[in-house]
Amino acid sequence: MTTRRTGLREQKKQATRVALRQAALRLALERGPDAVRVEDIAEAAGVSPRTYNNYFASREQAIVAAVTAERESRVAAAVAAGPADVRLADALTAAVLEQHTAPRDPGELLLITGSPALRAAYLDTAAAIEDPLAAAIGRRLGDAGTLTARVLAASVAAAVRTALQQWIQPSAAPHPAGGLVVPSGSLPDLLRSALAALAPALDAVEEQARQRTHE
Amino acid sequence: MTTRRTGLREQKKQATRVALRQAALRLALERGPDAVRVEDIAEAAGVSPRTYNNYFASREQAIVAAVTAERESRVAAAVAAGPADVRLADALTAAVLEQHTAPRDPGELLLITGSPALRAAYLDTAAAIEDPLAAAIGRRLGDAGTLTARVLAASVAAAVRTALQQWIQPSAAPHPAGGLVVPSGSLPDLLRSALAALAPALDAVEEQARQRTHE
DNA sequence: AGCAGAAATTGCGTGCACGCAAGTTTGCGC
DNA sequence: GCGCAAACTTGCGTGCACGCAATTTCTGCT
Repeated sequence: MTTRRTGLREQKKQATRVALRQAALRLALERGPDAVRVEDIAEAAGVSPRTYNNYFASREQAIVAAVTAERESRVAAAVAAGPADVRLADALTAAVLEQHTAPRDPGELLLITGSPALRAAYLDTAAAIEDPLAAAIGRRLGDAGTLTARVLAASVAAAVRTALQQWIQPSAAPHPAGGLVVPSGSLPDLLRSALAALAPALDAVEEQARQRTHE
Repeated sequence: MTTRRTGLREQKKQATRVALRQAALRLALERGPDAVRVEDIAEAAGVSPRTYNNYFASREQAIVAAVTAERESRVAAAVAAGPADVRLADALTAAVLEQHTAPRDPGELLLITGSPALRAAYLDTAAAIEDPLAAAIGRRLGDAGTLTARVLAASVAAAVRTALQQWIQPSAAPHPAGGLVVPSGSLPDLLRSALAALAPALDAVEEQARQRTHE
């Protein structure tokens, strides 16, 4: 019951989506990201250019989608699946880390970091966890604080985005002042630090929910 | 020293910016938002269409900018100006509330809520506080936790965005279930609730900074 | 089976965002 | 004042996002 809706139609749709993003990534790697037109991607996937835009709202989205895959729903699923006896903050951190630790082809990363437009699109993918995550958190809070759940989900997404941004950035000036700016650090460390800043808020809301339950 | 840089040039630039956003708002109110071309706005402000896009990255930005004005820098300034003996969370909430409580022309709000594209652009303005706010928070934390400051600033922006979203939304289904969904509430209440969810995180980081200072 | 209607694809047209390479204005040291 | 360099404006060209309406492809029902 994960997919909902009837079969053959949805199947074809996913097939098209996958074909599009794979074609996009392949072409971008072959020719460089600026030498790929939407028209080319559509043709390689065997659909019309107009159809491309029914699936992806920008030229860059298909490329980064090939790299990020279904990251968003997986994070939410992991949080939802986690039992109630582990801290929400911990479950969340673990899920996020796992989804960003998958072995990556270094070529793909260079592709993305090399183009400003792709970097921006990549950062935007962090926002995709927001809705599913809000639902998962909301369920844990017992539907009493929908707004709170949304805020926390949005904050987590923002934190992830911030960490990715820090990690990706092409290190502008070598060392502006003597401020020990922590060059970039490893992605897992950055993600952990970023999410750690939100942990108190997550703990607090979880505590409130627990009190409300025990009443 | 608020403006930096030399005089006449910057002066003209701001004049152009103001002229553009005022023209945009006026035309949108007169004709409806969909009947205003970038070309029209540029002409009304006495610049070329190409110049319009040197100031605003989208057609909608100029219109919402006329409504939100310099909200972003004001919030950051208020936080920076607040003395160290008030809770960061309180200073922040007060500053945000003040900037969103300014008396608004109801016509302007209807204009924005009426168009999906304008709604989206309006929500995006919440992100503008992020950078100045990160700087202000970073200063309060003593430059030791730049990443943390960024994360919190981004989270605050996300919270504000979430509150605005909840407030703006055209109330889809009347009442999906018996869940008492809190129809929309007043904007100040929504903002307070949204920011309250982040207060524990703000308190915690502030406490850490205090300990580090007293060492 | 077959058919009514829902859903997806496609072509077309329009307005837009933005890189680039002139041209024009402003700031500043002499 | 003078001239040069930096900043801003502008026209042009290109690719793109997306509304719309016609067409094709699927699905559930009888």
